[in-house]
Amino acid sequence: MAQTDTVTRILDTAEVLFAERGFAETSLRTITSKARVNLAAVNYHFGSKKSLIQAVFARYLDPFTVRFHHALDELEAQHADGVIPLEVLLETMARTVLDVPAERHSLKVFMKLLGLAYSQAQGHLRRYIQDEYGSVFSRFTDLVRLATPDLPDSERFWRLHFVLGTVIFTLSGLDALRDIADKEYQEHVTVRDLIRRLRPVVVAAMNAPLPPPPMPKAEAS
Amino acid sequence: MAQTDTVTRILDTAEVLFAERGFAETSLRTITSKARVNLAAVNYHFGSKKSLIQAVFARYLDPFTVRFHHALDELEAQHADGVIPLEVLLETMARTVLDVPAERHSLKVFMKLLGLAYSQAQGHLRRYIQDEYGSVFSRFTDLVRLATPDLPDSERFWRLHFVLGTVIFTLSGLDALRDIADKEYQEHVTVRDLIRRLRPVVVAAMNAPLPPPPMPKAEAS
DNA sequence: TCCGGCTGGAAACGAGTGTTTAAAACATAA
DNA sequence: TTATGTTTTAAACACTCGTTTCCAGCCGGA
Repeated sequence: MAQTDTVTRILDTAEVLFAERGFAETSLRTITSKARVNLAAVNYHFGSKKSLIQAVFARYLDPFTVRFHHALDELEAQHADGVIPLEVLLETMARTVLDVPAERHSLKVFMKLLGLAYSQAQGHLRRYIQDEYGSVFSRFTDLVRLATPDLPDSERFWRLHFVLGTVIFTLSGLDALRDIADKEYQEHVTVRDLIRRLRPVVVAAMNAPLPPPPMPKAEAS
Repeated sequence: MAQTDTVTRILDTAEVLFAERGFAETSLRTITSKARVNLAAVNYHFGSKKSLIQAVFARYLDPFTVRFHHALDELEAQHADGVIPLEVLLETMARTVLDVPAERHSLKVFMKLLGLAYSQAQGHLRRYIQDEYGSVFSRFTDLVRLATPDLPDSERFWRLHFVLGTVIFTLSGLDALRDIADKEYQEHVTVRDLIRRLRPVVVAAMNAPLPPPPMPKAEAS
């Protein structure tokens, strides 16, 4: 117990600081001093700062993938025809995302980390996440294809990234937006609140009418 | 001409590097060596790295605000009742955003910078943009309020940022997504193409049904 | 000719970075 | 106990960072 105590304290401190300031802006000295462990402990237990960053993500994403696979298993069992309604798929994903940090303590940190994974230009992180957790995501998109048979493949591809952009952009810039919303509308917004607002918007976006076919040939640009 | 040449070369180089790697990850030495100017030139001409970052933004945002104000002036003149349809407002903003980098080099850079301004927001940048360009944005949101009288103020605020996230996320990550789409669906997508696909999605998102009222929460978060 | 004024350039400064080292402290098993 | 492997510690290493200094060059006006 005492041996893993240092590791846990480093991870707990690092994830908060990373979420607040980003990766490059958070030094190992800041982490270790705030966690009250020795500076060398990070390199001893994790090997490098990069590995620490990946470990922070793994602590959230590993339980997430397990839970999400289980949830999708149940859904597929319930829908013998293999077609799961889009709303159910989105709802399941949102619920799984919300459940994971429930056993840990901060949902906000998890959300900010997801945003950082895209916005911060850490090439190694994107590769790591893609390699380690890409399979869950493609299983999800396969189910979305079954749920939206009328959508051309390319249109569904783009719309999924549209809504992905909405979610990630909103959550990664959450603090800034929340500050404005707080003093502008006098209502403090939680992450759960945001997801409640996001759901109808996302569903409407996915079910939007198809765009008009591309103009045959206007002026070149 | 020779006197401003150094300044221009620094700005041209800095905006590309910032867009590619972010602010903290781009050192002044990388910028000055790639721009083939002396290291001290940045501090001589701009004062500090912070001021350089702000100057990079100003070079895009200054022309943008001028054009956008003019465009809104024309719209208000055309619609004497003061109510401009939502689609027209969105279309106008999109056209203005697309026009500005046309006279400069890169739409991609402009989009990535906008994304960075939110996600990687150093405090000083957010404050600078808010102070310097907040008035145009609030003029726009005022017009959107007139166009969507049924939407509660806070709901409209969040939905505007939802669609802002969609646009910025999609356009700033355009090349990566385009590469996937190209070889997955064998159709090369242009920016015009993307805007065509974005329009119905954005309109549907803004007009989505209202979310259910928040559940009274027993647990705090 | 000399002159202040800008601009350009090499070098250095001081602070901060991730990482490594080597010794000390600890725990556990023989 | 001694021996063994693991963990912690303080110190140093080898950078890179933004910024500053100081001096050489250039300029048009006296």
